[in-house]
Amino acid sequence: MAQGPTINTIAERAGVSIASVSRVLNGLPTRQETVRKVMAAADELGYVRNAVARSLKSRRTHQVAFAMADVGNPAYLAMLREIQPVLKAAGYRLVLHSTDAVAADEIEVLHSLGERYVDGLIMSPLRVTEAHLETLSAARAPVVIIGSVPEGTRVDNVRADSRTGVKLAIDHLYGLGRRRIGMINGPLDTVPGASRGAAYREALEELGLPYDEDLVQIGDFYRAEGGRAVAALLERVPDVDALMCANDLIALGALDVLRAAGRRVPEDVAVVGMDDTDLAAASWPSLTSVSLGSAERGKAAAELLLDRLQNGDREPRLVTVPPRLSVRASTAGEQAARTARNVPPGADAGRDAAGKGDGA
Amino acid sequence: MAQGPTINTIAERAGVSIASVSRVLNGLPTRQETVRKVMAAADELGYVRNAVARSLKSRRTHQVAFAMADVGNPAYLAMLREIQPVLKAAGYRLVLHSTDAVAADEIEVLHSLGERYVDGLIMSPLRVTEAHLETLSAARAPVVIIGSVPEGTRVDNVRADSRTGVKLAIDHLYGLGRRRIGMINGPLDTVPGASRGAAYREALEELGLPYDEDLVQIGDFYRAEGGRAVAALLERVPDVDALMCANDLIALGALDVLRAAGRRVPEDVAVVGMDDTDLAAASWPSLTSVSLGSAERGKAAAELLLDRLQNGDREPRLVTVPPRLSVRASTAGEQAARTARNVPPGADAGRDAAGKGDGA
DNA sequence: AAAAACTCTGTAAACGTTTACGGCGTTTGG
DNA sequence: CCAAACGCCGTAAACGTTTACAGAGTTTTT
Repeated sequence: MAQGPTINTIAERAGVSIASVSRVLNGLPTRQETVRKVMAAADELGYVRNAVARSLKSRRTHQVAFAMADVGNPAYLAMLREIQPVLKAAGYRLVLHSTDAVAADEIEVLHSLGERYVDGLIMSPLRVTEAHLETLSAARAPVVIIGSVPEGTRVDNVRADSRTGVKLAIDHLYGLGRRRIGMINGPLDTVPGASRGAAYREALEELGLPYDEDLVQIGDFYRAEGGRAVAALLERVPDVDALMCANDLIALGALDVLRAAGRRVPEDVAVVGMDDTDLAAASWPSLTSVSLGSAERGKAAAELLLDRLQNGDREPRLVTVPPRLSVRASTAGEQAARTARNVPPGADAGRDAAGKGDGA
Repeated sequence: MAQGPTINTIAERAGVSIASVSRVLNGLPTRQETVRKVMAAADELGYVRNAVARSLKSRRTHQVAFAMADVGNPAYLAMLREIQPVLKAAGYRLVLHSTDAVAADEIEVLHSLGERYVDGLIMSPLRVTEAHLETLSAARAPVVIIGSVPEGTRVDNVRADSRTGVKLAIDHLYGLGRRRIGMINGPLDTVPGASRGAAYREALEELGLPYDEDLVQIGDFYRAEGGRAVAALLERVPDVDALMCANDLIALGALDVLRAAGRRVPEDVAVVGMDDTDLAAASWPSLTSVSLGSAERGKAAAELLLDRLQNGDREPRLVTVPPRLSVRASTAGEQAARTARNVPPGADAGRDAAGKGDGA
């Protein structure tokens, strides 16, 4: 592979020094004649700046890393989708790390900041351990954490508010007249499982509804098990009239099982999901879902990082993104949902260019 | 920010030369005593290799770029999901480019290979223009193209086979006794639109069915417009008994409209989508869909690139990924679909850790 | 015992930029 | 007409590595 031209090649051909070439290429004040010669030579040679050499000297890579648990996870994708354009607009490239939700991998990513291949990092750790905090405090580049971090940790931080999110949903159901509101949750030893469970209890209490253990069923965060959990709950509490599901997949499982059991949604049982993924709009009936603002969190994180990159020593900031309730047919009925959103029938689609890019 | 330690710092502390330090760090043969001293110094200082300086010297960045049209597109995501682990296992980082399906951006990415910030590129262009080919032939790093490329282009290439994919679907519908099979397509001036339209026609001909223009309706690739197209088709050809949709979103729109029109799916009208996205499994009835193997294409592309990086001058290769039909309820009925997949009710969920990573 | 071979290490150059510094030639001011 | 000021430009050092080469010291061979 032919060695590409360098500023040396250009300098030779233009009959000037490499310093002049560099100055011209960087737009520093230079005599017109010199500019012309250098530009001509550069054009003829098809010169492109070597980013690596540039980074070595300038100590800036113009790259930022984003470490997510799982590339397939819609919540992280929503973040990615917002992070990408923000960084791109600011002239940064995006390096993607998938940590498979393994703490050791996350710590390895933090540690690898020492290699200085990126200027900063946005990370959304599954859960923050002592080891995370230690490595974090020694990190050799600015980091923004998406997710909760112990009080007093000196790091830029973006959080969701799932507590308020759950409350929004419960209040919504209450407002629709539901009084026997069940909860289908994931394992309580996960961060979201624990906080969503607690939030459910609190929301009921604030409304003056009794907390009834029979109304809570634990499974995992997937569709099949979610369905089974709902089946178990229906058996135990036949008069349940609403289901708060800890994520959208569980809610889809709920729809499966309710349909099989001959219960109408939302007339007999209203269903609410969480995360407001694409799936919520695709299902039938479409799913009311609590959005925890993944997209907004991604955007906020990117902006925090950019700000920090320009202004290294300001105080760490905390941004909390408010949740939002996307009301759809599974609680409000098709008619009501449509009115709320003010869209014509069938216009619920998100964007999708699927199939555009395939090789036919 | 404190300047991190370099091999110079280590050399000083260990009382050896930087060459020795480098040798030790790279595992080149060295006296035990020296190894010990260097390792000790490196540990004490918390030394981490500077990837940029390393790249400059070695002319290898251990980074690979993936350029996709749109981060939000499930088809590209499926690719990304497979590409990531393959590269990671081989010790490469992934740089993500989103080109917004703008040809100029794609060309810019190709051009920027000259900056040498990556060792290679996987690109899935919306459509390959003359300008693409020109820039491609002058690219300063190996490229793998996902998608079709003119005969004779010297580049590693991975393709889907949407022709066979459409045929699979049409044959399936024919096998179910359907004879009035409509097609809802996107614009014919897009690559997938054109090829899927042609494939539909051919598949009918091979089965001895007449090609009836009335059975074809063009819209775009989104849900709302897809629904409208279906409505128009129903009006014109009330006795249509199956719909071949050019992607899953169109198919979702079809389900919306058929439901509103009181037609049962699949009893009255069978529906097939394309791309086999997550949405297909989430909808109700779940959607039979043609998978064009996005995941497999991504994997193949990553492997081709890695191979090329190790073996620069072999002949370009072409890999064609066969399509697959995922039969679900929208053609076969719930019962049949379940039998075909041999899964219990409600176990249709894909993976999803949504909600795991959020800050609660 | 001298030469040859071998092992280990240090010096220095190179990768492709950016940039501080000083020199030279021209303009300006007194 | 000389000095000061200024505008351009070239030389060289630096960023943090890797690595060719040669020198020093040790071991083997003849």
